[in-house]
Amino acid sequence: MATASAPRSARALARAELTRAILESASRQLAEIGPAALSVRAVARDLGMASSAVYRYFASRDDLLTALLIRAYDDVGQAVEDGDAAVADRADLAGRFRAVARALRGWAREHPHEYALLYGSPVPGYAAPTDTVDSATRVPRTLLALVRDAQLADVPLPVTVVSISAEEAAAVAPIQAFTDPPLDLDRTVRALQVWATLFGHLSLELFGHMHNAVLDYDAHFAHVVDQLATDMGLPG
Amino acid sequence: MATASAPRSARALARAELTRAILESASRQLAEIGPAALSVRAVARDLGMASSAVYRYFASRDDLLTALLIRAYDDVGQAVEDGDAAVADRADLAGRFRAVARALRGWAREHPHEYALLYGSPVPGYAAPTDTVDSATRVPRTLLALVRDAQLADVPLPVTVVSISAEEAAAVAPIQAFTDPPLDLDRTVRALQVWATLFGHLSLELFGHMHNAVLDYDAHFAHVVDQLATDMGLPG
DNA sequence: TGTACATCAGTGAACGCGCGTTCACTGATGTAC
DNA sequence: TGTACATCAGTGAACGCGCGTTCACTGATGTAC
Repeated sequence: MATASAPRSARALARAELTRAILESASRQLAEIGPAALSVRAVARDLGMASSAVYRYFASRDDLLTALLIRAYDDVGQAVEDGDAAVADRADLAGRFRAVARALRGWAREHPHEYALLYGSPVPGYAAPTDTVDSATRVPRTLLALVRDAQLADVPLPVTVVSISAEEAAAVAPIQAFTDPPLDLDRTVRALQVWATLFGHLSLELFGHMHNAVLDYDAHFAHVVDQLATDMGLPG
Repeated sequence: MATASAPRSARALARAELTRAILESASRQLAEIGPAALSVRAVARDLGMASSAVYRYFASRDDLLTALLIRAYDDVGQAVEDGDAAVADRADLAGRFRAVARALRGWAREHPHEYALLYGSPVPGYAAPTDTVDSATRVPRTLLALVRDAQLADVPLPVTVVSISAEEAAAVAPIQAFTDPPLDLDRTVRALQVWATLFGHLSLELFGHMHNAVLDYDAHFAHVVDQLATDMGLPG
């Protein structure tokens, strides 16, 4: 019984396997030398094949980069989703937030070049096509789902929340509509700020800007995460 | 009357002028095509000279990059310091913070490639030497000076500040010692978080991660800055 | 003030490198009868 | 089940490109007497 996802011929099997092997090698190279230095020829060398053969599998270097991009987004997305799902007590929102943040940072530190590819400077001359968005939004979606759960549990936001202008309300409308049911304005805006803080911390840490300034990144990140949970009013 | 900084001979004048012209051209290329694509040959072409001539002024491509890095750090540092200084009422701490944040974002949006060079992915194979730190710390120093002024004015932090562990206290000790007088622990930690939020916002915005999610970056940034000022307890 | 030598800027050719991509080809696998 | 043709994977040579850096050189500027 053959399905679309289970190719039966030897040729199709070989193709699937080599596609996987190329991505695997490219991923390894990415992790070792970074996205800018990643080259079709190096991948081919690594696999012991002619560089021209790679073009049977990926039409261009950009196509290969796109596949890697999606792979990396899915990888970090999965890590973050798993981190959230591992918290048994779903009502422990602060615990879930901590797990999500820890998973994100754990992944980033294990895959610094992938992190740089996704969240660092854009690769020159490369524009990510729209088929990356599903994978790219997994992390923010996990965060937003958590905030939605806080809303459903009627967790109050701290009193230090500043009032929101009409312009700001209009600006974040797409994010509000991202969850079901839609998010409160206050929570939406706070979630965006938290999102910026998390990635800001990671970028500053991984790109070397905390060097000689913060001595213990683990301790500092843990503290920031606690503070963020408090800023969102999460109980736990 | 000749001084060290005012060379008198025609040769020395020409050298100073060409050094400046090379940096100028390199800076233009950086702004147009980004740091990865910046090349000694392109700079030489732009100035109509042989590529080998550039080596009379900069020993290598890395040396040129370092000079550009320092230039860019000084540029953004100056912009931020000027933003702060332009606020006449020095006791208007929220106003000063808003001015600093606005200056930072204004510079970043005007110089996206420079921003990417400084705060995006590290350039592969390049390690910034230690003579960049003076310039690199101008922005954080401006922020810390502001927080120190808040401390001197006895501005209270909001009650939502979470308690700080011994590990975290030890981790941020170098930052505390950065100002005179040294910063309170609470304020130091909050300042670091604010720092991460600002750069997180800028990186997410400039690197395209807010696309189709936040519709009005100006409005959203203005709100985040207001919220950060509140989180730091700044009056205004 | 004038001359002889030293210093230095700038040239142009060259080295060696790695890259993305194309193309005509060989040989193996798949398919229709 | 066997044969004839079509499809496709993989090869290796080649194209054209731009890069960083070196080197022997020419000619102009600076300096000591």
